[in-house]
Amino acid sequence: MAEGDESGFLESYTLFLMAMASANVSAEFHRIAADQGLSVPEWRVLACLHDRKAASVTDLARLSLMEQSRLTHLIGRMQARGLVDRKRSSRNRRNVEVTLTPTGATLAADLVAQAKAHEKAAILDRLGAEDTRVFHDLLRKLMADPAG
Amino acid sequence: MAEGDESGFLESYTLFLMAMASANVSAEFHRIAADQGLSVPEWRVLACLHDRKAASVTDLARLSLMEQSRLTHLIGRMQARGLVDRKRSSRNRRNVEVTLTPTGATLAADLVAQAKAHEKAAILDRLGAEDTRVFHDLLRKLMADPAG
DNA sequence: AAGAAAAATATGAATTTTCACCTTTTTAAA
DNA sequence: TTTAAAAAGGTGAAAATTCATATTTTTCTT
Repeated sequence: MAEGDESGFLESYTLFLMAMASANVSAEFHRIAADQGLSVPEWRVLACLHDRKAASVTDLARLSLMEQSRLTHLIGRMQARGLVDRKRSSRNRRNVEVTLTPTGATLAADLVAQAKAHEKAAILDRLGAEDTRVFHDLLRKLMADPAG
Repeated sequence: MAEGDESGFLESYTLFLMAMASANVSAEFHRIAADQGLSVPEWRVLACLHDRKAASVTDLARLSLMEQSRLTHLIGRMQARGLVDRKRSSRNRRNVEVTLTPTGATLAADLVAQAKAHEKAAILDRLGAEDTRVFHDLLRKLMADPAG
C-alpha cells in the first residue's frame, strides 16, 4: 500500500473543516476585538446584547456558545468593568436580565460595525454573494438541532 | 420603525453561523468522546496523531487549533495518562516529536471510527452527498489563510 | 565564524473555566 | 393544595488555559 493512499482522516472530516475554518476566520476578527480590550467570550456577549437589548443568563449562554456557569462568572467580571448590568426579572423571578450599560452599548455598536466590515472583506469578497448565500443556508441547516 | 425590522446582526453574521453550526454539530460527537473519558482537546490531539503517526508540538498545536503552550500542558497530562509519548527529534533538536502509545493508538482508532459514523449521520445524511461536497469546498476556501 | 535573530518548546503565576452542588422560584401532579 | 420535579442562577474549589518570559537550538547576516 502506497504511502499517501489513506490521505488522512482529518483532511475531509467535516467537523474538523468547520472548526478550522471557523477558528481561522474568527481569529482575524478576534485580533480586532483584542485591540479594544475584549476577549472572545466578552465580544460574544456584547454582540448578543447589541441585538436583543436584554437577555436571561440562560439565553445568553446558549447564544454565546458558553456553559451557564461560565457565563455567570463572565457576566460578573463584565459587570465589574461596567459593561453590563444585571437584575432579577419581575415577571419570572428565577430569571436574571442582563443588559448593556451605556458604555457597553457604545463599545458593542462600535465592534459590530467593525465586525460587519471584516465580514465583508473576509467572507463576501472571498466567496462572492451567491456562494455566501449557499454557505449560510448550509450552516443554518446544521445549526438546527436534529433532536429538536 | 416596526419591531423586527433590523432582525438582528447575529442571525446573518457568517462568523456567528459558523461558530454556532460547528459548536452544535461537534457537541453531538463530543458526548461520544466524553463517554470514552476524553475532553475535546484530547480527542483533537488523538485524531491528529492518528493521521500522522508523529508530529511536533507546534504542528500539533496548529492542527488541533490550540495555542502552543496550552498544547504543551495538555500533552504533559496525556503523557501522564499513558496516551502519548514525547521525545526530542534527532534531526532538529529544537523539535519534540509527539507520538501515540499503543493504548493511545487503540483509543484513537476507535474514536475515529465512531467519528466517521457520526459524521455520516450528522452531515452526509442531512445534507446529501452533493451539498456536502459544496460545503467542504467553501470551508476549504475559508481555511486558506488570506495573508498566506 | 561570530553574533544577532528566529524558531521550538517549556515554565509558572495569574486568570479563566469546569464541575458538582446549593438555593430560590415556578410548574406539574397527586 | 401539598408535595414533587423542573428550571434558573449562583458558588467555590479544582482543573485547565493564558500570558509573559526563559532556554536551547538553528538559521541568517556580515
